[in-house]
Amino acid sequence: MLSMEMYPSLTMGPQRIGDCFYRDRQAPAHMPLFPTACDMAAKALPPRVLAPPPVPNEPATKTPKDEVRMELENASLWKQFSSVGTEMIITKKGRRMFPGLRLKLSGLNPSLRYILLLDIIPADNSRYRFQGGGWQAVGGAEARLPDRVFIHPDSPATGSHWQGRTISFHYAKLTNNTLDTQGHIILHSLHRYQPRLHVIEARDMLRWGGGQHSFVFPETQFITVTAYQNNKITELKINSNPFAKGFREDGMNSKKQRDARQKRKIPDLTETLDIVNCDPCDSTELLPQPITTTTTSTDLQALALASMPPLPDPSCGFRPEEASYQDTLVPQHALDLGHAFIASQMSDISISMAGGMQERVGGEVANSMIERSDTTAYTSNFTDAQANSCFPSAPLPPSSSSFSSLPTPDSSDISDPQPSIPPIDYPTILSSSPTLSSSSSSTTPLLQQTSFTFPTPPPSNSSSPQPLLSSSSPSANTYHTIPEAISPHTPTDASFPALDSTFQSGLQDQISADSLLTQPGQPMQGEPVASGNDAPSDQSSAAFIYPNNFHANPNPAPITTQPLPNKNHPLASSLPYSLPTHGAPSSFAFPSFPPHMQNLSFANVPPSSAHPALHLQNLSHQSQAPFPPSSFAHPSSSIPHPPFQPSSCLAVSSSFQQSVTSAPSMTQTAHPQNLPNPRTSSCPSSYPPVEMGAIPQFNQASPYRPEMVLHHPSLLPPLDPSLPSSLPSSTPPPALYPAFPSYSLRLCQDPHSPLSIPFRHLYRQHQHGHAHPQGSYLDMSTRAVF
DNA sequence: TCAGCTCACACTTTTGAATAGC
DNA sequence: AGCTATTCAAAAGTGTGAGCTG
Repeated sequence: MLSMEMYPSLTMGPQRIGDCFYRDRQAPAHMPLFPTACDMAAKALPPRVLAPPPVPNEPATKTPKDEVRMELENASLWKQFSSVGTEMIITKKGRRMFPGLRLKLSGLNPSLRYILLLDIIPADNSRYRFQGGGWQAVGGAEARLPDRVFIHPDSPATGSHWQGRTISFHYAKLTNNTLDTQGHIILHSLHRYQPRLHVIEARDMLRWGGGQHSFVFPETQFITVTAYQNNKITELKINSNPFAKGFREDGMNSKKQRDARQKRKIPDLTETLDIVNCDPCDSTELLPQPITTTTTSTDLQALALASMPPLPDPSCGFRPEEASYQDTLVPQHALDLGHAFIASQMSDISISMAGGMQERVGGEVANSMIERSDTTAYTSNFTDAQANSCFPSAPLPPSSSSFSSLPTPDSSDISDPQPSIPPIDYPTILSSSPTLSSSSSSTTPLLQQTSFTFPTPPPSNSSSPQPLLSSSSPSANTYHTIPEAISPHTPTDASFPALDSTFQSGLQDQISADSLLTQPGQPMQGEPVASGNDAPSDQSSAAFIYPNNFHANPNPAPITTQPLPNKNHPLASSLPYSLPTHGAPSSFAFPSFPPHMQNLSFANVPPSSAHPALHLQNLSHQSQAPFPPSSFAHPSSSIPHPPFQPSSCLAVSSSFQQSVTSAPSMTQTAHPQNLPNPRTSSCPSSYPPVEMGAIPQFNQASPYRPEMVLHHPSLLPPLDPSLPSSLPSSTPPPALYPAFPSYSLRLCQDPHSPLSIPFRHLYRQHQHGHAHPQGSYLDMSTRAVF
């Protein structure tokens, strides 16, 4: 909750956003309300505190972010699952991931604030089926669903905060409900996905910028299911997840117990007196069962887990009390508040936040305890894990898949319900591209770059609607201003004419940040950003979308930051996700918003015109914008999938850059159909503008939920290696991922957020009816927003 | 017929309010 | 009166298995 207070724009509840918009639109004269509060807070601070945030260093200068490192703390657990073929249950109501993502960050500037995001993108364009004891690609993937990003509840927090504890994303939930209004990450069942983590510098309360680092851990790749297919996975889950304790051999809900209950039930119906022997609660039943983990360990070993650490004692798959977690935790120390906040213009806020964060530490740790601690540096060898990976190369037809470690179903496999599955390389993501080979050879994670660039300079105060490209003006420093157009969410500066410049800039920056995430389309483009871009970023992989990252980075230096590309990139073509310019959506309502919010209606604001406070025009564009088609439109199957190279962490870089560079063109190419890019145009996946009303979920009242999710259509580039960009050639493959109506931006406040009360003074309507036991959130799910 | 999905169930952990003790 | 520790109940997270759907 605190986090919301800190970064209203990021985590604020709907009412807050609404207030902001409302004020802008309804009472322009009073617009300063929000900004004023911020300004006042800032002014109240000592001059030193008001010192401008550190300016990004020159490209040549090494900055802290260049050394940003992310480690998957429970890597060994992930590898265990990966070796068998990780499956993640998805349900309509949302299901947490297990194992969860527990991370350690280092190399951050302790005094700067960062936002951590999690998104999950398709690993390929295939749909899978569990056959013959392994996963086989059985066809094209379904239309891509709206991308949603889970914002870590602690966000924004200082580098010292993130580095001082284990970062857990266990609150993130996965759902297969395409109409989900809870803000969960929507995925298709029986598809393979790759989680990605992004560290975005948040320069101050309202500004995101300064750099972004993206990380991918190949071992966290998984296939979504509605019911577990592989018994080995079930065993692992039961033995590792405390909540499944009851299903362990010695648990009260074990098969043995269930059978006993079953038997008991039957007799009860006929012989009510005979209950002695069947009582599940019989003392004998409750006696500690012999350790059954032996079986698990054996099985795992049979599954080529030899390289893996032995499984935890099966009897207690995971024992928090015994977990070495604490050992791995970085000693928690007080945050360097003074230092941390000097850079912040909202120092007071920062302080409050810091306090909240500290308070939260314990909770975070506790949550983290759920999973066994087996920290692995991103640099650690992941070779084994990869080698053992059970995921076949998705894109490849089962029969022809030379990369799939899964043997073609043979008699043995069939006969054996739980055959030992040969290790399978992670196909796609990293290896599909020929270029990837180089990177694959590297033992280091593919991590990399940070191409996210947020505008350092505050957006112009111009009240007039700015062209999407307007913001794209070359920045003097390495940071590029993200064109509003880039992100559907990106508002134009004009929206807040009356707003304080600082506030505006902050807001815009924030939006820009959001935009960064929304550049998924570029990956689809598959074309190097370089195309037409002057950006240095085009260097090799940088220019390519996500998939390319893997390919492009032959020698991905762990966590190296690449210079930001020049933002002046007139790449209309590179903007598959470019927002439609038409204002069809202008009449939207915000179903998800509280009534008063809906009244705010961005509706009447022409998409292209100056918008209400947040430059919703872009949002509206995005809403109409086709889902990033390109990434899915390219069948990966046509591309050979080299064995996945082990790496604990892959750096994702260029995708964002590309989007950034392409931003300038957005204005012109806002509408998908208008995109010059042949690929895009040819792709049937372009999404026609959709009225919010057309989407049921948008009309539903949005519940308040714990997760803090930033959700919108093409946030990030897909991992699909088959993307054209990565491909040497190719005709646009059939749109495996048909256009999917984009969803709106959704920000949810995590109930667990440590941030809260301190900033309430910033919002006058704080109490206003939107409060929810689980926390407030911002739901911009209405298409109108985009 | 069957693969895949939904739901209710029993069990467990987590969380927060209520209470007791100091 | 205020604080801390303990207890308890509700909520939420698990996998299972029956039933439903296309």
